[in-house]
Amino acid sequence: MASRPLSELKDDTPPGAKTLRADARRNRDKLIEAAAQAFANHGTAASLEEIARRAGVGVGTLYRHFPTREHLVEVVYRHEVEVLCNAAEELSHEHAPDQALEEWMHRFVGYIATKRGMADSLRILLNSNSELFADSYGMVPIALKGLIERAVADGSIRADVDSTDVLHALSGTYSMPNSPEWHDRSRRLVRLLMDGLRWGAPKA
Amino acid sequence: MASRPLSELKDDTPPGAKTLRADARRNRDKLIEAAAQAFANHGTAASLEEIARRAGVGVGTLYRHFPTREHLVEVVYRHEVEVLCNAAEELSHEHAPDQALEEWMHRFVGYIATKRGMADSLRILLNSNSELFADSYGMVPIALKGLIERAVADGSIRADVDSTDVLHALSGTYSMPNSPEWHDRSRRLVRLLMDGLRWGAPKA
DNA sequence: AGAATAAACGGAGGCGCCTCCGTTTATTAT
DNA sequence: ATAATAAACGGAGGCGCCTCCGTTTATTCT
Repeated sequence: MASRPLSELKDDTPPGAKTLRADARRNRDKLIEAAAQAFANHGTAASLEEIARRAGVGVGTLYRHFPTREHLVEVVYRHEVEVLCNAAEELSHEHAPDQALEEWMHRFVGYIATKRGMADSLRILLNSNSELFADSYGMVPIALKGLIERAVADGSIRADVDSTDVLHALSGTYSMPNSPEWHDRSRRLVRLLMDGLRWGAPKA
Repeated sequence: MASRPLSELKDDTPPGAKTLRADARRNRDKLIEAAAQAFANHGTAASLEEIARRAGVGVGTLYRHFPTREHLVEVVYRHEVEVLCNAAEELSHEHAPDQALEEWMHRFVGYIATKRGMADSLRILLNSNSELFADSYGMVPIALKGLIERAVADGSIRADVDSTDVLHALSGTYSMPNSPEWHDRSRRLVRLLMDGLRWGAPKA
């Protein structure tokens, strides 16, 4: 898991939250990680007792941090968006611009996959918390924009696309049926898109 | 409860349902009645075990008849619409046409009141079962139409209104806030409407 | 009427939800 | 370093959900 770099890069505690005691913060993080896995595997109906168990804490602790299932879902959701967006910068350091972009797109569709199980809960959440969507989805195009600009500047992809074009192309994975081949199809979609982006680039 | 006349007037078993054994039918009816009360008092989150208890049957019986909470909600809902609509004919036999109409309108707003607690569940149901709304709400205007026509023919209300007008006028009770005075307000609304209907009628 | 049988009953049991509160532990003050 | 205290922990307990299956009962057949 690449979650340590995240907590170093950015303090997850927004204004308005007093600093938690060290053990509290530790347990909170463990809960979020366990919940992310559980939601990915079993949907948002996953057992909260099981999540607490896997995180190695009592249910009381879970409920103190997250009074309702929806709270937990929301925090996990926000957290994953952040991880995804922070990964953009990391990947830029570690890979060539076009490879960073491709890898990030692969992660993006993987992220979409986990969100499909959360669809119902998210829809309910979004009704009562309209800033959630704005906050989270605002970050995604920005992260993607950085990757694309670097790859364009580098000459490894064509210059006539922007982040919106690419997001639009990737968004097809939202509505793909949840079949066994889903994962393969998504990967092919990304490669296809990437080839299209490389076509006619200065470096090619 | 005026539910005996209903089961005599109309067999509640639509085509496609084999006749139930006598005890089964009895328990089913008891469950529906208990559920109607429970939903009215505690909303559709009412305990199903409690409903079974009040009906004097085991939970197993409840679940056999109604595999999910939503099934039970739907059946209760349909049943209450039927009771309401059948009451129109009964009232016509027992009262003068305008009094029958007034009494029916009072029952209608009372019925609306119980439905407000079911709002969430009903919205979910209506998404997956579009015929429910059509079936049920189709009956209401028909029942009302009969009452109005009789009162018009009798000369006790004016002739330039139809069932749609009246339903429209009553529908304001849907969106009234759930305050303590709700009931009083609703009764006044009905009387007001009734006075309007009598104004200029031949008999006045 | 009495036996055979198919249908219905109902509650125990396993699991999850959530709360409450006695115990443990990080932090602060001396 | 130690004591005091505020914060966090965690699991037992009470309740609800739902299933499974041994027992009861209405109905059918002779």
